Amino acid sequence: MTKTLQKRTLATHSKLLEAARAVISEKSFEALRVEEVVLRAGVAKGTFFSHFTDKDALMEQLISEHINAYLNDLELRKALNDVEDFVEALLPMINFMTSERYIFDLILRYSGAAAIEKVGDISMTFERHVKVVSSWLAVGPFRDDISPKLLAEGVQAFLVQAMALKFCALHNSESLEDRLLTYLKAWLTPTL
Amino acid sequence: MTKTLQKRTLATHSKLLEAARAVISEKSFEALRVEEVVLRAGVAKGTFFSHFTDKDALMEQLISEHINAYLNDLELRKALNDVEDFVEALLPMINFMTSERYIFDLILRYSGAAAIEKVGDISMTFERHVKVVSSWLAVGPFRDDISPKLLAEGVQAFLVQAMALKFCALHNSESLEDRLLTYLKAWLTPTL
Amino acid sequence: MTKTLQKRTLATHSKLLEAARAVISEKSFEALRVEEVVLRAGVAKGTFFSHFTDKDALMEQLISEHINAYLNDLELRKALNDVEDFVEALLPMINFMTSERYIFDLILRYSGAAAIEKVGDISMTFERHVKVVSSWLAVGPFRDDISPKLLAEGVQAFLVQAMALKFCALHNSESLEDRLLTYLKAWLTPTL
Amino acid sequence: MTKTLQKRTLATHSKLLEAARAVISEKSFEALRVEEVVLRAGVAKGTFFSHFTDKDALMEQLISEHINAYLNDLELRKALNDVEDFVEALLPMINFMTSERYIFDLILRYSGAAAIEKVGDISMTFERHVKVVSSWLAVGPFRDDISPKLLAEGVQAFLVQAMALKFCALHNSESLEDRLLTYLKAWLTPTL
DNA sequence: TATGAATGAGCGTTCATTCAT
DNA sequence: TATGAATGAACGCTCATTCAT
Repeated sequence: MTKTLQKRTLATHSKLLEAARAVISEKSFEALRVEEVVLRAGVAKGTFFSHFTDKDALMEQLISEHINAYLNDLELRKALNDVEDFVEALLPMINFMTSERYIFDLILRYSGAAAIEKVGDISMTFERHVKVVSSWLAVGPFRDDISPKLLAEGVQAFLVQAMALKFCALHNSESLEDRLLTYLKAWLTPTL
Repeated sequence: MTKTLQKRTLATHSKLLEAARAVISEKSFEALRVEEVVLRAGVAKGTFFSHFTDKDALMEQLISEHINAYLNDLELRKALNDVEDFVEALLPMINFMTSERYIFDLILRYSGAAAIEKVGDISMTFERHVKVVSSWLAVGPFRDDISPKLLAEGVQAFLVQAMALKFCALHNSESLEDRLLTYLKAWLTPTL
Repeated sequence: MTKTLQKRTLATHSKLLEAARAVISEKSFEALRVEEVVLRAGVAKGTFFSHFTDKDALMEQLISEHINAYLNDLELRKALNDVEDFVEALLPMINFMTSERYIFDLILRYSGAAAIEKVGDISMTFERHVKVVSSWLAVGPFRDDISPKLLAEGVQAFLVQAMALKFCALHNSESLEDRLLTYLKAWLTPTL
Repeated sequence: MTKTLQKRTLATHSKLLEAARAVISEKSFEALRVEEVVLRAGVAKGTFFSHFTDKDALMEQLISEHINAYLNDLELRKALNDVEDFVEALLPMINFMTSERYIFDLILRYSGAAAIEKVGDISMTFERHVKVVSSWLAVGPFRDDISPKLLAEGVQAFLVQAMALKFCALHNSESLEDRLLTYLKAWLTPTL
């Protein structure tokens, strides 16, 4: 009985997510409208809001999904031997994160800057990202005077910086990739 | 004639700014509503928009004012000899920037992530900040294998990271100050 | 300038009222939807809510209009000489008031039972009704041991009672008209 | 078997009523939500609706309970000799009925104005009220040119009128009690 | 420049009621 | 009877921005 109900709930939840994914793949994250999602899911609007606190909650989940998929890939990687590989490995995820201004803004908001009350999904992908990168940094030919975790937090800082500058008129001469390369070399390579 | 008109325009502009500052000091940046600003300034809604492109332009100006005041102080500083001094010097500005979630979000958006079309005031404070910090880094006992400018950009990246984590439930064990200290030591000190 | 603006405001207001009246005459009071009103008026939804506090406010105004029209007619009447004429005179208004359950409920709610904070339009029609009826009662062959105003308030009480019973399953044997006749004879005729 | 089931059913019914009474005494009639009632009763939402046709049915029952208690008291009363006693006797019930706008509205709706399809509990208390009052009027020093029943219906009309005016901003100068006194004197006393 | 009514598009809400299990 | 997820149909709101005067 409880099982049956859970099944129904799960099914509805999936329908909503599927519908949302469809809208996004056809249009964009920014273009997603709750109205359209429920319409496609064949579900009442009220139902949407009993499954997600608000539209942002759905967005967080969908964006996390993407990021987590990238993280899954990254976890499977062998240790990376130089910064070039590093950047090349991170690039797909970075490209997703900066593919839409809307996405980047939302990530920024919910990564660090949001979750005071409640740790959200995006927040957790940042944790996970630090872990993955840490594991690489622990074994590679990188700086070892500080902990891999601290090193990974720095990578994150530079990543955000590089992504942010992508959206900035003052810094369009250099590509995101090049900038990141410069940053990470300076951060990860032992000074001498 | 023209003078009189200019005088009136300037007066209106001031009234609007004063009104905005009043609202902010009584409530907060986030709580500012154009409605209330024009009400207090005693002008019509439309007038606001002939003085400021949009609400964000006002916000940028008000926030930049604050930041520039901090930068003025920083520019007067003698060169800083260690990271502790560094952090201590930056702290007032950081505290302002993280005093409201809304402020930090807006800074983030307009620092890097926004100004595709137009370089705004906040963007420029970031430029200025890099310059000031660069000047310190050029003479202090800091890492010198990379340019002071790059070093300063890194400082900025870590600053943002530290501020972002202040707003994150997962990272409340360490203070912003301590975290920043750790970051900057790792970033600015020669590895060996 | 102010005049021009007032004119525009008034025009919009009229458009909204016209649209509402159209909907009502095609459908019913109950079937009126704000959405449809603004659509027909060619006006934004926000505009509706800057002209009327809420849907009920519009309803009150429209219902009052009707009632006031009936009251205008009643004011023109010569003094009424007997209770039969009385009831016959009041009947059109009564029929309107009980033509829709929705209308009667709204009248009830906003006549007496509502307007604690703010005296609404319907409330005022009740006042006016007392005045009109008073003027009749002052000169007709009616009970004169109490003030015409008190007498009129009683008429109102019996009117409401009769209307309410129209909607009641327990009292459908007698017509509204007959019941009212009985009530008013008992109330207005000197006992002897 | 059947007995056990009945016992359970009765128990659930009681739990629901108890829960509802608790909510009302803590908050108000208006604030009662089916959600909260079932939560407190520890049953599912659907269960509520297998015990009560709808929310109003519960409300009617709870309100009738109160009114019937007052009527029980009134029935025990000796005949009343003057209007003052009359009003004084009715006052407790009136106070309950006007203790909440919501209660008065609901009573109004279900007394007369509602029960087209089905004669409800509140409707029946009005019947009962007429009977009780009739019995007083039959023997007291009151007008006797019309039937006690008609007289009692008039009392009811004035009662409602007086209660309605209690909620009206235009008529706050006079107390409900005084107004009722005036009405009933005029209605119940022989003109001469 | 100044005015202020109008815009607008979507979000979140409401909560009694239903219905398949 | 009992369950509780789903329904549903508007409403009201938000508030920065526009535009005709």
